[in-house]
Amino acid sequence: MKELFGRISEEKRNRIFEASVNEFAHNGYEQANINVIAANAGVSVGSIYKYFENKQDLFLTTVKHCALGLKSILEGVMQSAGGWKSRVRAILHIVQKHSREHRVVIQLYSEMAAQCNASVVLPAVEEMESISAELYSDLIRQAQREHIVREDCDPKMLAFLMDNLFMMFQFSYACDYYRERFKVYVDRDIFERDDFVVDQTMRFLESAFAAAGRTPGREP
Amino acid sequence: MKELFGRISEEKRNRIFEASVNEFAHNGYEQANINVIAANAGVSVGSIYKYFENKQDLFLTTVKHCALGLKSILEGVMQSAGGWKSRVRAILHIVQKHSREHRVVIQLYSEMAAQCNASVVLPAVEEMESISAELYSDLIRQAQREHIVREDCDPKMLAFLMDNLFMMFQFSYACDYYRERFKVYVDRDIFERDDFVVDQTMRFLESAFAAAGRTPGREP
DNA sequence: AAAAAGTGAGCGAGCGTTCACTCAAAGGGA
DNA sequence: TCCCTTTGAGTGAACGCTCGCTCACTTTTT
Repeated sequence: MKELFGRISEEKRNRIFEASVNEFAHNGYEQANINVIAANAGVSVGSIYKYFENKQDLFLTTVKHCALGLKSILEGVMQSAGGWKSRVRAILHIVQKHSREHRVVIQLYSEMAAQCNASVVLPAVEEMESISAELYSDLIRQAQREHIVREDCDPKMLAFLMDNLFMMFQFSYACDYYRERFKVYVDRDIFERDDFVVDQTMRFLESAFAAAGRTPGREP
Repeated sequence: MKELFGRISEEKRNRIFEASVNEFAHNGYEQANINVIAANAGVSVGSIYKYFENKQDLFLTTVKHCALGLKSILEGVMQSAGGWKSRVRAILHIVQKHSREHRVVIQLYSEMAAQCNASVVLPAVEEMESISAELYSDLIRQAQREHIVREDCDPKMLAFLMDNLFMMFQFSYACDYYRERFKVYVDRDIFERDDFVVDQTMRFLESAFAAAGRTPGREP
């Protein structure tokens, strides 16, 4: 991203981001067309190349921009009141809603994660994942100190396993392949049973995290 | 897939599959080059088009061929002796080993699942996923009847959640983005600690599945 | 009037697909 | 047995199209 892009009007920046998210999410990295992005954003191709070094630069800048949005939502939840259970439940509900309303953004992530050309994405992994990795690990470590989450598991592994479920949750609501898979696995009407899904997932997570000797279901 | 492809020598078929898996996994669907596949398989492009309708046909045929390999491994585990815990543990170990040794095959799956062009992959979802969906659901339903797995959760949802973890497990060992993410989340040396990973995941799953009133860790 | 920002036709490389052709094997007539 | 014909698998140069990116030019700003 060249510094000129930081100086143009916010409205134009948003137009470019919107067109870029749509094109990359709908067509994938390779198939996305810069000329189309420029046209839909109402700027010329030349301008795009005044703002970004190349296609990859535009792609990564777009993905990171979207990640910021999710990050702020997540931080909101983490600062809310309640124990880990109510926070995790809140995350599930938010992810469900967000993934449905912003399918293209999630498709963009899935596209990036699947991208086989390592050089395109590896520079961005740390930047993208370390935020939630920290947040989740801290949440779990704190609950462990309060003896309300099992202490015989590595908090970072627990955070990893939990985020694995969150990621698949996102994809299962936003991406065509995973949506179909969700239907095949559970029920053709699963997308009309949001509360059921959150409920079952919470039961699963509560037991998985439960400190020995505590009945899952109550929260101190 | 045209019927001529079923008539050529098995050796040539395998050469084509191998070249195809490599090319699609390393470059992604759009970026994969049919001419390169033909060259690496030691046949002419023209022949490829005598065997397959088009690029998409070659891709789907290749993916399905690979899925058969995994399917037979899975069925082997399911018929082995032992309760659900030892079976699930066996699956984890196998997935770990298989994903490491056949990275390109897993990359191929990830590529397919991320494929935004729905028409390319949707026809294949049911065929690919219903096998493991059945197997896992049955495994869990049976354990529920024996009262060794919680009965307050829908077996299909449990199967779905478990397979979500398995899928992320695969990607975390085979795909560049997810490998890096694994390191960021847990530990830079995580790929030298295979037993630790299986162990922690098993603890997580044991508790998540545990029937109320039973201590996780023992198996009847 | 100089510098900065914006433009878009066009270049060139890449690739899916085709098709006119080759050639080895099978069939059959003498 | 030999030769001629037919068949269809195999070939790869070439076509047609797409798209990332450039650059000579225009417009706007300072």
